[in-house]
Amino acid sequence: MRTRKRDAKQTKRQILAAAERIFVEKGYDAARVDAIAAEAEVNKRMIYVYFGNKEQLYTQVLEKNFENLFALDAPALEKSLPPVQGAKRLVRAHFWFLAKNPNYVRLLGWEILGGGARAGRVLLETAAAGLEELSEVIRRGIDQGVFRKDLDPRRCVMSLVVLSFGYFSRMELLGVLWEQDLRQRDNLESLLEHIVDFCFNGICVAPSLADEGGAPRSC
Amino acid sequence: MRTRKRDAKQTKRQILAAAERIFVEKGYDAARVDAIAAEAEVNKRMIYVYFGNKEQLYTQVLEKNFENLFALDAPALEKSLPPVQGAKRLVRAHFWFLAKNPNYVRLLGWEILGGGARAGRVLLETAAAGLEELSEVIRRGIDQGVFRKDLDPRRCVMSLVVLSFGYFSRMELLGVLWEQDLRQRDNLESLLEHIVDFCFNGICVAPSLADEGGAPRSC
Amino acid sequence: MRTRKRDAKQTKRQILAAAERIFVEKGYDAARVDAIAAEAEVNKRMIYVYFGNKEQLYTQVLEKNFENLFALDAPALEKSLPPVQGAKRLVRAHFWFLAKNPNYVRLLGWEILGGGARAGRVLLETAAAGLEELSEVIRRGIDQGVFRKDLDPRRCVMSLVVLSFGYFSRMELLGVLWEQDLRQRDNLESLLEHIVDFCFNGICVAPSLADEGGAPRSC
Amino acid sequence: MRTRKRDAKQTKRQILAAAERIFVEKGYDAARVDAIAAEAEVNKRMIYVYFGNKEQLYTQVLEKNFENLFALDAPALEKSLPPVQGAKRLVRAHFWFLAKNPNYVRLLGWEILGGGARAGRVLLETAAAGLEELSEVIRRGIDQGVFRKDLDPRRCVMSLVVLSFGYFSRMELLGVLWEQDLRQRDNLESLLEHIVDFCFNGICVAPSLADEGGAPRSC
DNA sequence: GATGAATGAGAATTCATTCAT
DNA sequence: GATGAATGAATTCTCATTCAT
Repeated sequence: MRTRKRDAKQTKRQILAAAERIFVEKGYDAARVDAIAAEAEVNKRMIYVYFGNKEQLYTQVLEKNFENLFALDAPALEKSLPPVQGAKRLVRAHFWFLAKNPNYVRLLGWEILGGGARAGRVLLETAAAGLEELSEVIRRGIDQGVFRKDLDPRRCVMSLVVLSFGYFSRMELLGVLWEQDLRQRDNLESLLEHIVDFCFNGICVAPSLADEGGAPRSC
Repeated sequence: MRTRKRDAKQTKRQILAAAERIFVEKGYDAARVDAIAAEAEVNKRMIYVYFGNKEQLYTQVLEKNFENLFALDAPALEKSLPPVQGAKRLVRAHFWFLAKNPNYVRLLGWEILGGGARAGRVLLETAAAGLEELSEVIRRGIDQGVFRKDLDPRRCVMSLVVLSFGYFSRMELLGVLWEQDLRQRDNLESLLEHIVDFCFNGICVAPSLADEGGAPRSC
Repeated sequence: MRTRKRDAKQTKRQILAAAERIFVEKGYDAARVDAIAAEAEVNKRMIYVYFGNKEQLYTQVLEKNFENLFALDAPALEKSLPPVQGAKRLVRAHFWFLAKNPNYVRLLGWEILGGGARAGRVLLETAAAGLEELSEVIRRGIDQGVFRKDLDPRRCVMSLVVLSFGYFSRMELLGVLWEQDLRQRDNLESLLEHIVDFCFNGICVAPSLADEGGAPRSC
Repeated sequence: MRTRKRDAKQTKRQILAAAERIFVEKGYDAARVDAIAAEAEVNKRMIYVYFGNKEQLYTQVLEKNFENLFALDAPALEKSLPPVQGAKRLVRAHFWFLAKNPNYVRLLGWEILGGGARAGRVLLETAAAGLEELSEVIRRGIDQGVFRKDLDPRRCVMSLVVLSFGYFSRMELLGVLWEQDLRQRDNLESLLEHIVDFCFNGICVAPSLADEGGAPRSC
């Protein structure tokens, strides 16, 4: 117990993990440095040694959680896939990322409200970069005629992202409202299908309709 | 400035307004009672006279802003309208409500993150009640065969709500990202059309398709 | 309701009565001017109009309650009575005074602890004056040989006073401890007899007792 | 001043000592946390670190001072002693305890007035426990015929206690009134003898005195 | 006379941060 | 590297008192 202390990396990791839990839970303002130190079972002073101050610690938590997004999103896309499948895959990847990273969801939530004051440009980058690929796929789909021509890819991407995010940021609340544990695998899968369905059956050009020039599609 | 003093109602209103501004801007934890008093140009003591304490003041701000929602939503629906138009009208009403009540958007944002700790059941009621009508319309649409049979009305409603909300809660961020003022009338209208389109072309059964049993619609 | 207001005397009396209740209950420091105004059902401002400030109001309460002591004690003594009966009568009068003036008991209690800071010399005067007569009787009794020669009248008087007072200042506590309502007439009478007995059988020179003839009296 | 710093125990002790002085002097309500911190020459924050809040600090002061009573009283009694000596010894022990613990006297005074709100049942326990032994001795004395048969031991004990206490709680006042320093050894001893005399010559059955044979003893 | 509104000084409590060991 | 102790600036809340009507 005293041997394993004096381990800088370990200590630092503990602090970061504790800080993540607390910041995620309470947000920056309500988070207490004392609480983090206690949670990390580490002397408060160490926080200042390793991270400078509360804000920098928070920033590091933010960075760590936002990095994950880039990491995960990237490999999800294979350019060879047809746009529809590609886009769906990306939406699904995003959905599961949110499912597995509730901390990211909450941190992003706090940052959005805080106007990105602390995340700063990282937030924008996240917003932009993370969506670039999806955006690209949509564009390809439009070009290939599988997505409607009048779609604005940026908005389209945003809608896709916002939809999943909206569910995850309200998950606990919805759980109470709907009296079910939305985090259960089945429920998540079912929800994902709803989302995909909801999105894509609006994005896709209804195949046959086009030909016939039948009743105006916009119901 | 000296004319309107010694006016309890006025003072109370000033405090409430100032509190709304500050709480909306910073959230409960970062808001300072001193800041509210200064913003209201009122002696700090008055806040405690009229509202008891910080938390009760916050609750009142919350209530005031949440009431608006109920008020607005109600008249938007006419049962006589066909489900599609009815639903669209409700989505549009909701959209414009959010557009005109940015404070509501932010307060709800804070509350969602705070787990509704302070809004308490008002939050759930808001969530539930506000959506009841929309829910009802969707159900009617399903019954009448204009909306897909496999839709879960609750999720459907949630998706519709979450989508608009997602845009408004990120509006400033998106403004920076897309380098445009999204609050401009044109942009809002255009965005609304995107949203309606996005939603409904997934909800509606593509009319002709159904008949012919053409290629599966889910692209 | 509006006619009977504007009655200066009435208002003043109400304030004084309310103040007495509150000061008695909480003591000077814990008493709140607001509480007094509320209790008196009078505008707070009136307190300042009629009494100047909190301290002066307190002083008036004090004076009112201390005056009673003088008033009551005086007629209790008839010089013609033999010392023993005279002293007993005074002790009894004092006892019943305390029984009927619990406010006096508490106010004096607060003042004793406060070092008489607020009561000032009134306290000393009360202490002195109130006891002068009793003191005198004791002295007469000593001279006449019915009280022990070695008694210090001042101490003697003090002991007599302190004893009764001690009971009344602990009455509620004792009520709990002994599981009975000490303020009930029977209990008070019985207690008074105990006190008189306790005191006087020590004060009086035991004239005879000869009956048994035994060990020296000072047990 | 700089040598003894960074010493938790020392700091805690300083705070407790300062708090005792202030609370004893002013009572709970008039005591200021700031004043305690200043008196202790300690940062105010430390009070909250070590004691939680003002009330808990007060409680600790109370407990510390009430414990002393138990500690002291216990060894004072030897069962082998004849009741009279035993009782006198206890009265004397109690007297000297009060003499040496003026803080206890004042704290108890505040608590009595406060209805034991803060001391809670400790107060009753103090009242009860501290007196149990004395009570027992009195009972033995009654059985053995050295104390009057009609004595109520509980009242008797209370009278004995109240008498000493009454003097010590008024000591400063009496000092002024009698123009002497009652805390001087001689004066205390003389006072104690008065008290013992006062009490016991009422408690003891006057065994002899017969010599003279005179008027009935109950003067 | 009476009232409700307003005030500023101060009270308890909390926080992020730094020192001494 | 690590720790417990310490700090001063805020922060929420309270109180006696005064002003304007």
